[in-house]
Amino acid sequence: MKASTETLRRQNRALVLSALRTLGPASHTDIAEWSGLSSATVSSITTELEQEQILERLPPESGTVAGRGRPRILLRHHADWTYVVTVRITSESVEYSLVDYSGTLKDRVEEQRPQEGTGVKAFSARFFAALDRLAVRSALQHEKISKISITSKGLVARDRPVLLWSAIFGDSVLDFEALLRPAWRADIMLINETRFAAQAVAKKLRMEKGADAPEWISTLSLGHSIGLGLAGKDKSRHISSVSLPFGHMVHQPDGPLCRCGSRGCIEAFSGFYAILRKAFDVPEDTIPAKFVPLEQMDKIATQARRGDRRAEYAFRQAGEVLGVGLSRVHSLYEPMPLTITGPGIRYLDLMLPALKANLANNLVFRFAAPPEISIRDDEGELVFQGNVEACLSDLDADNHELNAEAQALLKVEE
Amino acid sequence: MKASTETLRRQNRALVLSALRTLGPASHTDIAEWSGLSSATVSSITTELEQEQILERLPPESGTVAGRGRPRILLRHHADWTYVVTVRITSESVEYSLVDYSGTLKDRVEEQRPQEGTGVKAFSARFFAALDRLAVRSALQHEKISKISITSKGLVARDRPVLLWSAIFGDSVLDFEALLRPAWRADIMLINETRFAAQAVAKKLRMEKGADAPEWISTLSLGHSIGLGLAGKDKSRHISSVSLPFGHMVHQPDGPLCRCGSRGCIEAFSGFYAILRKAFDVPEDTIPAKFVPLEQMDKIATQARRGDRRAEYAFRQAGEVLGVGLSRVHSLYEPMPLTITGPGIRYLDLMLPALKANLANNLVFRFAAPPEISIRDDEGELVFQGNVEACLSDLDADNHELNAEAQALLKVEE
DNA sequence: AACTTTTTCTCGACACACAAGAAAATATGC
DNA sequence: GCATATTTTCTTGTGTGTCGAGAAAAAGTT
Repeated sequence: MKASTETLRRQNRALVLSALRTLGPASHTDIAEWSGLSSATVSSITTELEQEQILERLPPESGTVAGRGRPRILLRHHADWTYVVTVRITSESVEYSLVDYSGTLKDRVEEQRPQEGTGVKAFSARFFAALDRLAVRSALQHEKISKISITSKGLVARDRPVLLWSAIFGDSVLDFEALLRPAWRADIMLINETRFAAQAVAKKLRMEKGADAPEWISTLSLGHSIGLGLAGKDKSRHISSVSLPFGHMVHQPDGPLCRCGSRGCIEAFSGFYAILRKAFDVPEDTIPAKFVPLEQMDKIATQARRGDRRAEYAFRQAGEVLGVGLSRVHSLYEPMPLTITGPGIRYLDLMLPALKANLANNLVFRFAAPPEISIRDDEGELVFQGNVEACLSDLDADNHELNAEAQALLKVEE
Repeated sequence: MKASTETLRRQNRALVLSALRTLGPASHTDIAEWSGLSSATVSSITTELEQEQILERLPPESGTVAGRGRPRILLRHHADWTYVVTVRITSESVEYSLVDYSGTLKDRVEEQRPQEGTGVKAFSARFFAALDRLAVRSALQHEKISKISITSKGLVARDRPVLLWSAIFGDSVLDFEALLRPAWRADIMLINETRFAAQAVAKKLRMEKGADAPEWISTLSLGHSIGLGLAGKDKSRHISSVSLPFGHMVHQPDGPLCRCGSRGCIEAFSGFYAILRKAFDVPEDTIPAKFVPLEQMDKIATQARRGDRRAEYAFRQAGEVLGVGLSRVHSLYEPMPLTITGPGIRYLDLMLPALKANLANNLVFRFAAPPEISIRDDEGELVFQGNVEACLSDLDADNHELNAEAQALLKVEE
């Protein structure tokens, strides 16, 4: 709360770094213009950041015609300053990605998950080993990695990297802090993946539409589970995002049984297993297999498209429940466009009419247009991009924390 | 986003002012200790603020034994620097309050509202006149009043002081900016009153429990309509609050008709008129009178307490729907305690069991204790306090905007 | 009247942002 | 081929802000 000159400098350093994030490699004057800082200030900050190895100079552009005047010196994030690992856990596989400070993907490992029978313990062991392998393969010390950002579906603790409940592990708690802390010095984060999908969509929109981009957007992920993420500008005009436990918001008390053990959750109407259950007219208090193969869903969808009443109703109800749920959530926030993603979008034709019919059914939407809906089929890519972006802007924001190497270097210079 | 030395000073000025808000009249050293600023900085800022007439020195404490050492000079907000008017519109009356910069209530006018038949136009005229009278009575120029903060039930536009829908005026839009702007230079704000109730509750808790106070709290207002407000610390650790259009969140699509014209709103189950309708078994698509006298509600409650099935069910259903709705909202945010207020609390014994039974019925609450519930019967006072607090801290935050008088004074001194 | 205590106030040092202009490094014109 | 125009980087001086330390003020205490 108290502000000092250090606060000032930190903030402007972060501003310079975020300029480079959005502009790409840029010169002095570019940064000054974008940020509104004076040329002198930018100069002072960039030389400081260069000394700390956070920024580096791009080799002079050869080949391109340089134009008149003193040649520009392009700056960019020093790729080797630090690294980030993102992990995406899905029901089918676990994907580990190593990303450097400049944002380029350096390495990626994908592990298929054994279909059944692996508990938390086995999973943890494989997880730990995979991370290690990733570092070894790129010959990186553990200290060089400053963030391990894990995404998953399911319910995530608010303040700790702990998976409280998930379709895969049920109530078996998975504590990533406990698992990784002795071996890794990195920040360990666990975030519901839909939040990053929303973050990526928001950024894309801002890049495309600039100031015309909506303040907030929401992203709905359809699949075995249902996820909802929100992203937008908070009071400080900074992009922030949240994921909501939308799939387990109760739609109808005493409704059909959900995988989580509660009754009437949205997921218990609109998740793959729920659609399957409805289509086959299985009693509503039995839970089908955890994992429904896409082929089976495809079959039901084909039946529905051919006019099978029961199959058609299963999808329609799923859409209806999603629409009502979204109407509830959207009415609480400001009006915002909706992006739908996830494997479930291939059945969207069967759900969308009912979804739309219920979405804007609320007093609030009498004074605002109903949310625009768009569809994206690259959920995985969105989640990855959103995750990387969040990690890197986090790093930019606390750029004052020099890593050990850079500090040593500075001491030598003195 | 760009930070300069001015930003710095502004922030620390605001810090000093907020120290005085929470400490009450305080000395130099008190402020320094509370804020973490150095004594020199506090000195520089307070002399500046004194010159600008924003702060004033309290006359030395006579009577009280002063103790050893140089006597403390107590500072406080200069009461006459500027004024704020808060207005609370309810279905029964309109209450106008004049508050000075130090936070003391200077004058209050309360106007009973004619029961029926007055449209927006007549209301606007009376509103305008009443505000004028308030200023005249205290011999204040319009310029001396820097905020007119109006609270109401109903749906309020997000970015303008416009009442979009209300039980009283229905869809007749009420634009306070248009009504007051030529005559008043003040900031005109229109906020759903439940937000300020939440703000006041949050502040009270923070005063009582200090750091043990919950991060976020929610406040539910029961009456002719249903309101929900949230208050807590945002990312910048500053208290912020919102009101949610909870009463018109759809509980059940195609449910009973609501006053707003939609179907199945929470209010259409749990508002006074809805309870009345249910108790008398009126068809669910007819809307009883806008205004239900408390005596009539009391009668139904008495019947319910005596065991009348129909009356008892009307209240129970109201509680059930509130519980489910609150479960939905609470599961989206972090777990937080709930305060219930408003005239409806006198029937809470009839609603609370069903409310509680549904409140924690959600996956999220498997990992968090169900919200603590407390009851307050001073809704009006809460709304007023919350409103005043919000206005004054707003003023403190943009303390750089000197009013005309102070600026003139400064020029003379130069 | 000297001393102790407590608080306010002042002064010099240092950090930061900025405007203005010097210096550097290139292309262009004659 | 050399002066000039152009563009960008870099440096210098000034103003504003915070802070630590200690002087000054204003009481009570002995």
